[in-house]
Order: sequence, then C-alpha cells, then structure tokens
Amino acid sequence: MTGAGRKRSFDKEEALDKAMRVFWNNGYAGTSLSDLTDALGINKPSLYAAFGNKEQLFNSALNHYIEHYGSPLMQYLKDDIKQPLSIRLENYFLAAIEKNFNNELPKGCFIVNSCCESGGTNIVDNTNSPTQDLGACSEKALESIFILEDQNGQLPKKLNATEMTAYVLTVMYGLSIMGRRGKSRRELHSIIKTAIKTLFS
Amino acid sequence: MTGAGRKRSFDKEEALDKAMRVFWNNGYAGTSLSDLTDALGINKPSLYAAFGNKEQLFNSALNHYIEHYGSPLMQYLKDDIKQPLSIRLENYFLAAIEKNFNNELPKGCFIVNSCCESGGTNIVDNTNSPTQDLGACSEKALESIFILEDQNGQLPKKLNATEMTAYVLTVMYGLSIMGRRGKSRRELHSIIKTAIKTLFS
DNA sequence: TATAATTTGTACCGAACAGTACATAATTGA
DNA sequence: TCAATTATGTACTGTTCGGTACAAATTATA
Repeated sequence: MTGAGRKRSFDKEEALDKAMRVFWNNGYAGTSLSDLTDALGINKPSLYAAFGNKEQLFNSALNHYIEHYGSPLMQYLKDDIKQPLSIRLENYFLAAIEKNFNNELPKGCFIVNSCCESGGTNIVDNTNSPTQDLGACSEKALESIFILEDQNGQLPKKLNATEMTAYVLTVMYGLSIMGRRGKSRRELHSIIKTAIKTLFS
Repeated sequence: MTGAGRKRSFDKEEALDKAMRVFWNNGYAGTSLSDLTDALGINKPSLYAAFGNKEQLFNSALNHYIEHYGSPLMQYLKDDIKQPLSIRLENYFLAAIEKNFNNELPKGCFIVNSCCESGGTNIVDNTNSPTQDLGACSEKALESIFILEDQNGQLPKKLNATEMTAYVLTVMYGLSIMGRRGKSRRELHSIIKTAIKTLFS
C-alpha cells in the first residue's frame, strides 16, 4: 500500500494527540499555526500534508478526543450491569472528572470548551457545526443507555429516559466548567455526591 | 467637570453593551478590532480613547455583563423571602435561561464562555484572570444567600451551604452550555423541573 | 542504478492583526 | 474671538496570520 517516497518523520497519531491538547487548551481561534508546529515539532508543510488545513485538523482533534477521551467513559454505565444505576452513574462522573487532575491534560472537557466557542461568527462553519454534531452524538449514546435502564425500572423519581439524559448531561457540562475553573478533586467529588444523593434518595 | 473639547459622538454605555455582545458571541480571541469597530460604528482611535486596548475593553465588557445581566438574577433568590426556597430557586433558573431566547443576545452565559476560553496560553493574563475572579465572586454571592437559607432550615437533603452552592452553580453552568447548544425553551424548562424535583423531593 | 513518489526545510505570499501618528473638526472657557 | 482641549477620520506602522512554491532529501520499485 505504501509506495515509494520519503518516510514521515513523526507519528501521526502522536502528533494528532499533541494538536488536540493545544486546541483543547487555547481554543480554535486562540491557536495559531505556529502554536501547532511548535508543539508538534514539525514544519507547516508537513502539518498541511498530514492533516489538511487548520479547520480540518481541528475537526480531527475533536474526533480524536471523542474516541480516546470521551467515549470510553460510557463503559462505566454499561459495565457491571448488575450494579444499581446509582453506583454506575457515580463511577461515570468520577471517571469523567479524574482526567482533570492529570497535569498533562488541559482542564475541562474539550467538547464543552469548543461548544462555547462555536456559534460565533469567526469560528468554523456553523450551519452544520461538528461541535454541535458531537454534542448530539454523545447525547444519543447516553439516551440509548437510559432507555434500557428505564425498561429495567432503574430510573429514579419517575424520570423518563429523555429527562434523565438531559439532566445527567447538564450536570456533566457543569462539572466540566467547574473543572476548567480549577476546582479541587475534593470539591468535584462533593458535587458528584450531591448529584447522586439528590437523584437517588 | 467636562471641560473644553469636541463631544463624543456615541453613547459610551451603549457602545460597551454592543462590544459585550460581540465578545459574548465570538470570544476574546475570535473577536477582531474590526468586528468591534463595525458593530459599534466608530473608528479605532475613538474606541481606544474611550475603552483602552482590546483586553481592557474585554474586561469592561465582562463587568458590564455581570452588572446588567448576571447580578440581577440574584434578586429571584432574595425576593419573596416567604416563598419556599424551591420556588425561588426555580424562578432563578427560569430567569437565567430566559435571556437565551432573546434573539438579540448571544447564547449561553458570557462568563461561562469566557471561562472555557481562559486558561489557555493566548488569552488575557491568567495569573489573576478576571474571569476566574468573576466566577468566584458570583459563587460567594450565592453562598452568602444559602448560608442564610441554611440558618432558616431551608436547605434540602441535609446539604450544607457550601454543597448547595457548588451544586446549584454546577447546574447553572450546565444550563448555560445547554443553552449555547441551542436547546429549546421547553427542553431547558424540563431540566429545571428535574433539578428542582431531585433537590426538593 | 535510474526513476517515480513522497516528505522536509526554507523562504515567501497577500491578508488581517492590534495599535498609533497626525491633521482636522468641534466644543468650552477666557 | 481666540486659545486650549477633546474627538474624529485617514492613513499608516510593524507583526503575525493561514497557507504555499519550490528545491533538496529520502525512499520503494523497476
């Protein structure tokens, strides 16, 4: 498959992960091509050859985030299906905030940050914004889980799957902002405890 | 006080409100001076003379937002003190989301949007970020209210004032993101209903 | 070993960026 | 009416922006 030609001098996935962190930290508009080439240790023509232009690289970074940092969280809801939903939901929240204390990663959720940035006039195409799509996508994934839970009578307080989804998502988004604001692990744990307590008792 | 000299041809408060909306919509990095001078209908030297540089104007816009759009919401918690907290908190949430359906205003909360943007390397001074300060400020205001409520035995589920503050703030932040994502009034009302229901019953 | 294919580094492009110098216009107080 | 003061519009500054042309370097295949 790989024919003739000089070999790429960097690992594309590693480079994409680095680019993601720059966008995650600074936002789309706040990131320059120099920021990216500095962080990746490559020159602009290499970056363009590998990832297309700035906007395409940003979209790739969003998808890379979803795949490696967002989606894996869903397992905390799907696994240990014999555990009550309250326990699994707590583990889901706990896992979500934990990456906020990996000092190698930017604070908050990349998708939430990008969602705040999009909608403006100077940001990537709004008519069918990838950020909005990704938000809707993870929302659908969450809802499909809660539909199953509803059928098993696990949803609390007579909430239906749609209501549960919207509320859990709201708390997740709020936790992301709290994390971005630099709240301590203890404070975020306390918020999660309150969320579980108020939902399930 | 106002001595000799040509009169300013625009209203400074009106201009600041317009600038706030541009920053609110596009973010700090996503807003150019041309965006601002276009929206305000003035030239750059007039903008610089009235507001200082871009960063100072941004900070003024944040404070203008707090004063005219953020702080007034607190009245919904303080007024009608004979109403139970559950009712007042619901009115507080409802009022907060309502401005999301004024089509003249950008979506979401300006402070929350800015909080996502700050922390990056290309944004205004992080060491003592005004956005972080404003977040802490509204948090303190909220906590002082809940301390009073706690003394009157109004806090639900054995939550103390600190826990209640952190949780209500988290839900508010989450609602802001939901609003930014373009959720309908009906959907946001449903989330608020769930928040009140899970907190107070 | 020649050739075709691909990446790399340098050096550059026009446009947009934040910010300003300066002359002109308007206003007040003397 | 004249001087001091302030705001305005034009035109400009140097810098950085996203993006690319091009030649040299490297690799697989014929």
